[in-house]
Amino acid sequence: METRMFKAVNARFDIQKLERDQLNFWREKRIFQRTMDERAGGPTYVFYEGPPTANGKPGTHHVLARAFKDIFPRYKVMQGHYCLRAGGWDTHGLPVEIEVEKELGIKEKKDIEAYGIAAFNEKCRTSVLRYLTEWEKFTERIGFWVDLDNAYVTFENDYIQSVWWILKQFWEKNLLFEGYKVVPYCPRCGTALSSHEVSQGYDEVDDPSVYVRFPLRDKPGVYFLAWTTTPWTLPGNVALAVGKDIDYVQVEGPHPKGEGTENLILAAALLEKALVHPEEYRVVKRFKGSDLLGQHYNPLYTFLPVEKDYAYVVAGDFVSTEDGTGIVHIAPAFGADDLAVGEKFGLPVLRTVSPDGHFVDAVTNWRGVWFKEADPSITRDLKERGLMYKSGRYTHDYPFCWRCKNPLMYYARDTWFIRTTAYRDRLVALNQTINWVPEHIKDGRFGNWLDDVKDWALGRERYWGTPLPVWRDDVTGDMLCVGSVEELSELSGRDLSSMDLHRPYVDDVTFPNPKGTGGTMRRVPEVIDVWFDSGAMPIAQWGYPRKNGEMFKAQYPADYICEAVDQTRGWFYSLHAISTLLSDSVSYKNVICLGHILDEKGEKMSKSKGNIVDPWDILNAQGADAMRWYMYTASPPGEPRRFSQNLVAEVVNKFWGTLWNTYSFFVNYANLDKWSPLAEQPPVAERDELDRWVLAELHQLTRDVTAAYENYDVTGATRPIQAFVESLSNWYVRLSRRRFWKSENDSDKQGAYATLYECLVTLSKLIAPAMPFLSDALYRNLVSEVDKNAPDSVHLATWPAYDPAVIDEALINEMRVVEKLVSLGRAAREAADLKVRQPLASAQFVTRSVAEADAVRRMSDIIESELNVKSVKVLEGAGEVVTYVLNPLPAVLGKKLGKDFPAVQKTLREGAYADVERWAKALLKGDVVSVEVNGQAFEVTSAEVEVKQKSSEGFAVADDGGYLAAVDTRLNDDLIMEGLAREVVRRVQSMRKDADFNISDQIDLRYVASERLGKAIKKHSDYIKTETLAKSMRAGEPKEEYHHEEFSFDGETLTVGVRRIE
RNA sequence: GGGUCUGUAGCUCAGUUGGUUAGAGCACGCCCCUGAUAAGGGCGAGGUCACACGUUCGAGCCGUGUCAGACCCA
Repeated sequence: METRMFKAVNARFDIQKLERDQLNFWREKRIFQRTMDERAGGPTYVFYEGPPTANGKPGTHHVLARAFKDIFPRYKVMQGHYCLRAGGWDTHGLPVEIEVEKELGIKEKKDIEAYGIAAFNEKCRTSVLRYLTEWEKFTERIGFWVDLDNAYVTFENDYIQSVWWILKQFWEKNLLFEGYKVVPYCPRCGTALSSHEVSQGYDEVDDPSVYVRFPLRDKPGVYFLAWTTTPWTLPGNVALAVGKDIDYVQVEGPHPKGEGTENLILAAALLEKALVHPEEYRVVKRFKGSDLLGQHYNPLYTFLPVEKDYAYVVAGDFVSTEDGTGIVHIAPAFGADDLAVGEKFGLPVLRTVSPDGHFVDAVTNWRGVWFKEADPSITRDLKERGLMYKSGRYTHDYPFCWRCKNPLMYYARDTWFIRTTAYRDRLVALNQTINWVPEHIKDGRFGNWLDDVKDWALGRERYWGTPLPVWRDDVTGDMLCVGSVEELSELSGRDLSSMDLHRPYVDDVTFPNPKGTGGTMRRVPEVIDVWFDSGAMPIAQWGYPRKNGEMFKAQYPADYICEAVDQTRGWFYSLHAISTLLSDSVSYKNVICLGHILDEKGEKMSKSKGNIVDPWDILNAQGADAMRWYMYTASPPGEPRRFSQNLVAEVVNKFWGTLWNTYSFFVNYANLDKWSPLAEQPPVAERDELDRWVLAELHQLTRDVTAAYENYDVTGATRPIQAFVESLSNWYVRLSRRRFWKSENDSDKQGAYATLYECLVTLSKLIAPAMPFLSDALYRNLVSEVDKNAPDSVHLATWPAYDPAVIDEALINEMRVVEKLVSLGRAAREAADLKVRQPLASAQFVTRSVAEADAVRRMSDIIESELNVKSVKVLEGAGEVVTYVLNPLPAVLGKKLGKDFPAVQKTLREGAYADVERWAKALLKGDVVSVEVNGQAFEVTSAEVEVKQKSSEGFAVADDGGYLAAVDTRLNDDLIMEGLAREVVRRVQSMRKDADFNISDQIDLRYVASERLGKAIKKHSDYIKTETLAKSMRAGEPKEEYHHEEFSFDGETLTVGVRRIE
């Protein structure tokens, strides 16, 4: 029976099977659970999961986010940290309500009330977890380790009570207040939006652009000209605002009806822009804005009764001459500036549009019309009445409801706020202590946001959300805030511990004012902004302070969070704001802010464009590891990234497959040789130079990757691994193949096995956080399988340490030179049309330094075998060299000489050849030379000038960047014979392969060859037999049972038959 | 209109404190190699480093402005 250390590995890989097996293994062995259990005593690493809403299917952008979320906890666990990864679900809010509305086929709030709040909210509760199973499957499949069994759910009573508790803290600090403000308001949803919600929904829109005449009351034929993009607000107009210090003019021009003239008043600076034919107008008066104040005009519309004085000119410091006319129409119900001005001057607030977005009945012309749809009709009406000066279209960004996509109104409402502005300085200061990736977010997008922070509009006049726990006396207006169910039970005198803390049930809890005076306390109708739920998650996920006091303290603040850039003003902000206001602490110390995923053409993925990439298509083909790896390596995390299945397929070819092949190569040969990692291995210092080189690279890689992880630099932690695997496979393994293949079991072979083994095991650990599947498959077979004391999984293993003593940088650089020279040598062969199978007598090289020359001599065996040449020489003696070329190095000499450099450079490069040769020889000896340019002498050392040498005639040459390779193109009989022998070997090898022989099978070989080829075979018979594992090799027709084939090449013919020896 | 970021080969991306003739991978064409190979090697084609001006002996890199794109704000 064959004994072997490692499970056999097929060079053909099956990614799907591998990943399925891993998932089963993790499940059966409870590996995820054990990453926590086995690190219980370690330092705590805290990760917060930004909860998704499970009422839609997960998409590609969720792979991106979850891949980035997963990588650091895995890394930290390997570093010995204890890391809980509590999952969570965000379950409240408008998006959920809108889904349910669609399902029920209803559109407006009154429909919901008719349907019944209790039933509606019950629908929401079930709808929000509709895709839970889908999410769980998805999360597991991509290898994101997060505890979904104990996930927090924001609609649960424990969670809501924690949120109440936080709000009560704010209440007590007087941070919660009710205000009458113009707020961004969605009339379809019937609720105000917070500024960070508004910022989700800007979109470019083509709006009307109208210039309207406002006739002066006392001066017929004279008009104020005002501009607006929202004609629907005109019926609510109560004033016009001007800038006090802005220059205005009254111009006279042709009357629109063609007879006589009319006069228009507008800002002087905007004459050209605003007037239709500016040349037809002449200025008849000039005044400052302050001169216009108080002048009355005739209101455009008088649908609503007004008792106060209105329709006159007021001053506003927000008026500019950027666009429009310098005269701003004021409708206090529909603008923040407008309301401020209105309050200042005691102007009426004309609510021409009701909260549901339709014109009120009193506006008879447009009663019941949706506000936005009234624009054309109002425009037409003004035209007919001769009040429209001109109208057109204007393209600008306008906010839309981030969920229902309807245009927002700015609308004056009573609503609840959190006084975040009171903590602006702390918000800003604490932000400075957060490590943002990419860094510019800190002082850029996020920092700017905090500098300009607004009070947080908290109230939502909706149904499915955390109820705002404020009760108000229906007589006196007294208010109190409730922080828990116990408190509410006590106040109401009822045991409410089993009550659902949603509407309508909480609304039904009323009680007499505990002060003993006044009337009944009733809850205010609002629920709260769902972003507050998510920002409360560090506290509420534990049900703190009613529960889990220790847990909360240990898990706060987070070491790491990660979401897409759209959360800057969403979750990143809500976490930061709540944490700052509540405990003057950051909520997270490190944060990665991801860019968006784009399609192959660089366009945003969206359902309407139909360019969505379904993550399952990729997971079912290239697998989770390749998809993850692409996300990590493709571009820096903050950048938007283009994505397509082809790009992931490339990862399989370039990286996954290469690593797998190296691994399968190792396992196959190690098993043949019965090599064991448990035996004593030759010391590194005594191993082959190639081994020492690749280990130097490996330890350097370990150092760099570790440093990158510590800096939250994901590309830095992954891209270098890809480069290393390429070198390992295409340089180390290729050059070392013979060492594994040879029959002697000497210390050189042991060293090779030990080296490649260390590389693979270390790699399995270095890629473990990024590619959890492949890494574990490698580790389990290479380590767990063999060493019963080793961890069961790479994810329970410890992160590799590196040994600085092994990182021989000189050797690393020298090997780079050798690779370069080999590449040039191949180019030289190519130029002379000499295929690599044909041995050549010699290759000669020019290097850039003495140390490099030494390295070439030392590693000549590598070069000889790679280039198939008999000897390697470094050119330096004068006899071998025909010409010299000097190449001054700007980085060195340029810095030294400054502005004299170009002249000296020219002299060295293009001076008289006799001089150049003299200088070159001196420099090669290490002497300093003096160069005279324009009567001035400059000293130049060998470090500052590169000496290039051109080799002798008769050689094929290739050079680049100061390096040169020349191969001897002269062939003799011996070389030709040997070349033919190699041709034979190659053909026999491919026949073995075609015949499906095993690598170690021995064969009988029969052949018939043309004369010269026959001689070559005889001469090199030992070589051929060794290479092809031929026990016997005889001339003669192969018999029937032989696999046989006929060839002709290089003017020779050959028939070969091979037979396996059983 | 303002802010942040980005602009390098057909595509995805590197490009150090400013320093030689700007690189890699993919894709493409030709050729080669191959008993680890879903690989590898060589050659070729492909660049106005978005554009302009400036600083400098020298700019893909620094400065100013412009253009384009993404995201955000108003």
